[in-house]
Amino acid sequence: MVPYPSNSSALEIFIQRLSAHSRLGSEEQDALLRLPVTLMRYPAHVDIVRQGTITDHACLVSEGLVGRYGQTADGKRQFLSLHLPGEMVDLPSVVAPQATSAINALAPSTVMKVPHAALREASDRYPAIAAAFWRDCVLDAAIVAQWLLNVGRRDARARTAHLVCELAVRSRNVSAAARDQFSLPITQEQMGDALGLTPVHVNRILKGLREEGLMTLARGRVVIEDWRGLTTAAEFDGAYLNGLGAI
Amino acid sequence: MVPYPSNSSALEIFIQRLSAHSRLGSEEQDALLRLPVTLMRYPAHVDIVRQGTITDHACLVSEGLVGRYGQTADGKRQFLSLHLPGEMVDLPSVVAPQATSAINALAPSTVMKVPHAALREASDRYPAIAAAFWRDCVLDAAIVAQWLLNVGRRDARARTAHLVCELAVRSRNVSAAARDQFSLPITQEQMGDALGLTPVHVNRILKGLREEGLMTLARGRVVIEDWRGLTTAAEFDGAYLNGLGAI
DNA sequence: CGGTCGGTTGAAAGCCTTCAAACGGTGTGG
DNA sequence: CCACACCGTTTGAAGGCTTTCAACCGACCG
Repeated sequence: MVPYPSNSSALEIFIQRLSAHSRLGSEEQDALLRLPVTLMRYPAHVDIVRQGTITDHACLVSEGLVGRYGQTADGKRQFLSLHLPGEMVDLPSVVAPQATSAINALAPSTVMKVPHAALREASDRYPAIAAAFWRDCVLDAAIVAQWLLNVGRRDARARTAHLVCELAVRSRNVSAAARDQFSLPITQEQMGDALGLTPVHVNRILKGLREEGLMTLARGRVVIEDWRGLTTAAEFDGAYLNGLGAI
Repeated sequence: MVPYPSNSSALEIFIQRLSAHSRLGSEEQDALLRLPVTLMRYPAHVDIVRQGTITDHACLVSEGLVGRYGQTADGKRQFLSLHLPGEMVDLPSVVAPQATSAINALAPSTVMKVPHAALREASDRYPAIAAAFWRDCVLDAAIVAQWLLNVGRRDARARTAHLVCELAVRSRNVSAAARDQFSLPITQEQMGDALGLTPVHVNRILKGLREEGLMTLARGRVVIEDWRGLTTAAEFDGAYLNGLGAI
């Protein structure tokens, strides 16, 4: 068995993530822990939310890998974000229920559905929670902005390395796992959809990174052999993942 | 003189933009109108905020054109957003004062600086304002996400057309100007930095669009000759600009 | 009037895509 | 238990979109 976090801990990880940028008292934390949730299971490649749908709940990843994506008219797909267990996929939906992008399970995943009503209640009652939610949306947006820089201005090798570095750091934020090895149940095609590349080219790039002794991605697991080298190849600076300058 | 909105109206446009997705009572609107602001002028190509800086104010564009951007290690630049007069460039900074991206004046611009303290005060006092700010950040993020799809999955022609369509719609939201003609004081190099293209290629694409009779960009002004054709070339669907499904 | 900036155009090179085919692992049905 | 199908990975070859390099032009400004 892969050491997924247990179901109940997804909320705890979420709270811990919020605490990384916002001060939450024990009262607020309790309120969040008492959030009513419904567990749902999804097979790989299945949409959890379709674009344009109006939802009444947000999705917290508990196991697996979940992403938001947009699509062009001719069906080409672009992932806009990826979410590891413990991360909220669509907190923005609390304040904008009409989905501007679709949500998809990249691997078999279990998702905790949290009603918007409960989230609004919590944020109405506790201003600190409202601020933390707002801030979390801002952090999310900062990551998307980095992806835009990545896709717009880095070549395929740096781009791929950058994504792996980001997910390595986020994975460590989320679980106590070592940064040089973490679960990433993603196919090369999905990776291409996250990087704006074809699956064929992703394959060649990964081969290159492997042969350079930088990293390996196999059977849903990333092994980083040379963190220093990988961050250099990626021009990676993780400041955007933490440094919001907030309390 | 180009018919820029007068200085005092930038705040009004901002309020009107907020009202498009959030219900604000007259009391809230008054509070926003009373926000203390400082007017600043910037020449073209000058940075208003540098990356990593911690700021104590947000920037509301009054005249000109302002954008956020990120940079790779070797100096390649990627605009992450563009902001027309009446739009707030960095509302997220209220809640995350450390700038994860730089802010630049693409053309000679005047900017209203609004202290974070005043914005926080207003949003603390009026929950409707807090919700509107949050929602505005979410809308902003939805636009960045569309750019990511655009840069990641559309070819240069569609990509360029898409940007112009988006700005045309946003320009109309912001002023009463007709959609088929609006001010866009941007160079082809800056456009390349927004689209993940070289200035040379932007030039060729614009030439193509001009020869197809779709649009013209000259001397800081876009003239759309065939809106239908342009949206088709761009696969443009403006739903993401408005449809948040919020009140 | 020279200098700078932005726009325009041509030619060659390069990164990535497209098209095709083969391989390995896994699950299912005979 | 094996055959087969399916999915994801891997590799080769050709083509194309975009970049790079270079040069020239026009407008604006000091």
